[in-house]
Amino acid sequence: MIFCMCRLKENMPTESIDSRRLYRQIADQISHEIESGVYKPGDRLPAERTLAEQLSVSRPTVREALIALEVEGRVEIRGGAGVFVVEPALNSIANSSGIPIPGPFDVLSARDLIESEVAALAARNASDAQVTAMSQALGDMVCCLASDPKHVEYDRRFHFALAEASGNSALAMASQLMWSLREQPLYLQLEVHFHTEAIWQRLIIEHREILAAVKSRDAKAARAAMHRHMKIARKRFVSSWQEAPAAQ
Amino acid sequence: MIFCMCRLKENMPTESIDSRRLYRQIADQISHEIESGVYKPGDRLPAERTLAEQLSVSRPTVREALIALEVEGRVEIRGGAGVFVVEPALNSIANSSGIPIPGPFDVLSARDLIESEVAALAARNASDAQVTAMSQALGDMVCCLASDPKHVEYDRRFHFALAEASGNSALAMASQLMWSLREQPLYLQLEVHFHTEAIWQRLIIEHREILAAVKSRDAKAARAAMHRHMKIARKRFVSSWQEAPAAQ
DNA sequence: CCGCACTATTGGCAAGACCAATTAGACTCG
DNA sequence: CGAGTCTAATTGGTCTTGCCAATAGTGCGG
Repeated sequence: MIFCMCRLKENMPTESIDSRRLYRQIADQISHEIESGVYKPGDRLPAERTLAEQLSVSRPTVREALIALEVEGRVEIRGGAGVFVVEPALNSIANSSGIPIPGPFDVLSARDLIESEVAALAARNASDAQVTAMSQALGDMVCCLASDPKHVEYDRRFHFALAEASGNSALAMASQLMWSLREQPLYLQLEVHFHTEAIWQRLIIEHREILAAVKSRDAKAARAAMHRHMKIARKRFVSSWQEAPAAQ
Repeated sequence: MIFCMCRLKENMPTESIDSRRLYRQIADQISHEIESGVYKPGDRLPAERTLAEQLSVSRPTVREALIALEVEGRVEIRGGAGVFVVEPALNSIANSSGIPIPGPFDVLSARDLIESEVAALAARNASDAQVTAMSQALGDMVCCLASDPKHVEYDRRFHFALAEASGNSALAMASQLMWSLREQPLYLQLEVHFHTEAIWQRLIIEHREILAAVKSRDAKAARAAMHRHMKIARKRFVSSWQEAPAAQ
């Protein structure tokens, strides 16, 4: 048997258990140093060769990390000149116009308003194909365990199918915007508490009610079902909020 | 053999002026091939070494391109296994999600729903400063002639001030999203017909009614005023639509 | 038929080299 | 002395080679 496995690891006695690829670790580290103020907006980062030496990695790895940061819009690479931290103002594309990031309850209120109307419209306008799409999304949810990290994706897919079925793409966009806000840190923290099998099953039931109302073309029932869905979601958040208040 | 391969540039007399870095070109090319269906979701891309040969670039460059695509969420790199095209449903962030651009009537319906609620909330929650901001925006509208190209900006500012005053930043974002849809070509074409002094004065009156309702903390009246505002806007669109039907 | 070891494939990372673009400093000329 | 220019150091851009590590497919033996 070939027996030369851990050559490199010897250099990193304790921490080498990080399974992420090296370029990701480097990118995250640099990213963190930017946020910590080590490198300020407009600053030039050390040269690639220097960084490679400082971080004890090869230059290609540093380059990969910098390219990742460039794609993420955190740095700007100017050939021959250097790597520069981008201005934060230019960074936050979405957040322009100074609207603060909404908290979970604001999002839920907005979703209550928007998605209820979406559900009602879907009951009126959904094509057979769109109903099928919703059924399929729901089916995926049923087959999926709460522990499956994809469950949130299935949930999202159901609501997107509903939004599309509403026939109003402006509302569909708004609905999608609400879901994108779910990526926010605070939201994600609270959401951890949702990952129980019981709650997941309850969610499926709620979705089933919505789908049933749409299928039977009952706009009022669809709206009501979505209202219930949101109301229950709010309750879940409240209890999560109380259970895990110290969670940062 | 290993011979002097260099000078790729000389082989490309005319088009080598692509100033983008190589990794970007490669990434875009692969990305394009994914969209063209050459590689379907779930497919495994050719090995890095193979791609490098096919595209006549070095393996590090291919790696950089793939990492860029990975950061963009278009492919998934599984060490030792290969590079796989990510399921389109799972990457829906960058994708714009395939929702079609909403037409003016969809936008108006959505605004009717969202902004009416925003107005009601603003009537309940607006701070004095926020009411002042709205008054100021309205004042600018009054001073502004219909011919002034800025009038749309003033209009927008009023609605933004209202959205902020609602206290629900999620709804404010949704409201903002609706306004951003106004930049769409079809919308802009029809809007030309709004640029008459009479209509502009009417708009100011409608806004004044909304502001008055918010000032008097009358949520119901605010909602109703906004509903009227939207209803009239819809009417204007209908007549514009009929007057200028051939306008694409 | 199943499970285990082997091996080929593929990505991960390192080191070194050279090219090209940029930049800053020295140098020359007015 | 100042402004423009030219040069050389710096820095990113790309290529090559080489080896390690993880995965998955294959075939052997139970």
